[in-house]
Amino acid sequence: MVTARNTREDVVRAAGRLFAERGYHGTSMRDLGKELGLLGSSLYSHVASKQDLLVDVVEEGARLFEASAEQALRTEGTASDRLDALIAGHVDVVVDNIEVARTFLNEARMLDAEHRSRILSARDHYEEVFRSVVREGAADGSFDAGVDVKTASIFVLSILNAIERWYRPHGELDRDALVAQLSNFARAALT
Amino acid sequence: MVTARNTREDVVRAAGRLFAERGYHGTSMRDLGKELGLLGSSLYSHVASKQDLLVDVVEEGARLFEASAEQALRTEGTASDRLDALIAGHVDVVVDNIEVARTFLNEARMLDAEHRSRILSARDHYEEVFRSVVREGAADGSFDAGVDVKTASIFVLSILNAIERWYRPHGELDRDALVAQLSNFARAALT
DNA sequence: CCTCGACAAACGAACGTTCGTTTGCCTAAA
DNA sequence: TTTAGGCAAACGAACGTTCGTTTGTCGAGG
Repeated sequence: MVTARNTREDVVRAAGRLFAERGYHGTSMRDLGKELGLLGSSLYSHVASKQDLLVDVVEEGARLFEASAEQALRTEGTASDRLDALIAGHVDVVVDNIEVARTFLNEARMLDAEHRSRILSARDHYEEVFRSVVREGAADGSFDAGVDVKTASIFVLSILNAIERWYRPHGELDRDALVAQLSNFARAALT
Repeated sequence: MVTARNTREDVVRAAGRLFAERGYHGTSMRDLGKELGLLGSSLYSHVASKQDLLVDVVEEGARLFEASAEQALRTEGTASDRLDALIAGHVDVVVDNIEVARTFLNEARMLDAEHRSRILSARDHYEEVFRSVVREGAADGSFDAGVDVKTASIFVLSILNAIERWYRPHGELDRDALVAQLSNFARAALT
């Protein structure tokens, strides 16, 4: 028996995939239904609205990044070690949840005002973690003391956030090699 | 003269602004008309289709970046000087045409297949210019000889392409300071 | 062992709205 | 007198969503 009924989780996962590929406004409920072998209307057995799907996907992304940062901050050692942990954690989130990450990074601005501002402050907090580690490293000698904390943090985060634009699961650069390259690049630029 | 009639150029400029802000699929012809004080239907006096507007904006972006790269390549001196010229040119394109640049970077994938592939190869060519300069610098001693050309180029371009996401015209970091920071960051990371 | 009620999942038709676009007309300027 | 720019009305298609109904599954009671 191949009954294969869909759960809400299946719907959210497929939504993440299509939102990442075509954008929120470029994806219709009928598109999403087709992806699951359903009619568009059938999705409302699982979800109250299209916007709800975007909220679910984007908030999952926010949770993943937040959890990653929290864990990286618990790394013992120098500020440079903690930056490496932040980088590795970020790469893992993107590589293991690429559709969620893409939707989080590119489609969060399509959220309605309240959800969007919640997400924006979550992102602010995530970026502040990077700034604090760079600042710490500039103070304790891990990095160059004259580094512009704000700008350097933006640059590092820019590289990390761009990974979703070019990374391919079975490409020539795997997770470990990517983390190593990023770590080297960041350390070289900051010292 | 109170005659405030709109030209095709006005329409394309407004389209770039709205596409950058809300995305192509998030912008309706009626939205765009309102932006210009017109009905949506009136736009068809200037343009054959909504897709045409996206084509116009994105191809203008492609032309700007391509022209910038071409000029930077004519810079005399070391590979490091040429990379600085590439960086400065890229910043100028983004800072002086931020809506066009945002639409080029984020909405090109909404183009129909033929236009999209044309734009993708233009972007490929632009990125190849960066790779060639990094490669040249690795060979002639401007940069570390062991640098991974592909990956390092991606990293530099990632930072440049992310500028549209955070740069604000009258922020605390002006064009010159930004170019200087980028140049320092890239040189430090590559040597 | 059968059957019944409950329930979640999905269907299919329809709702009102918005979409991109077309058409015909009008007006102000050249 | 021509014509480009804009209006007003309308088109068919697609949109997100609602609704009543059907289907399949499963545990409890007879």
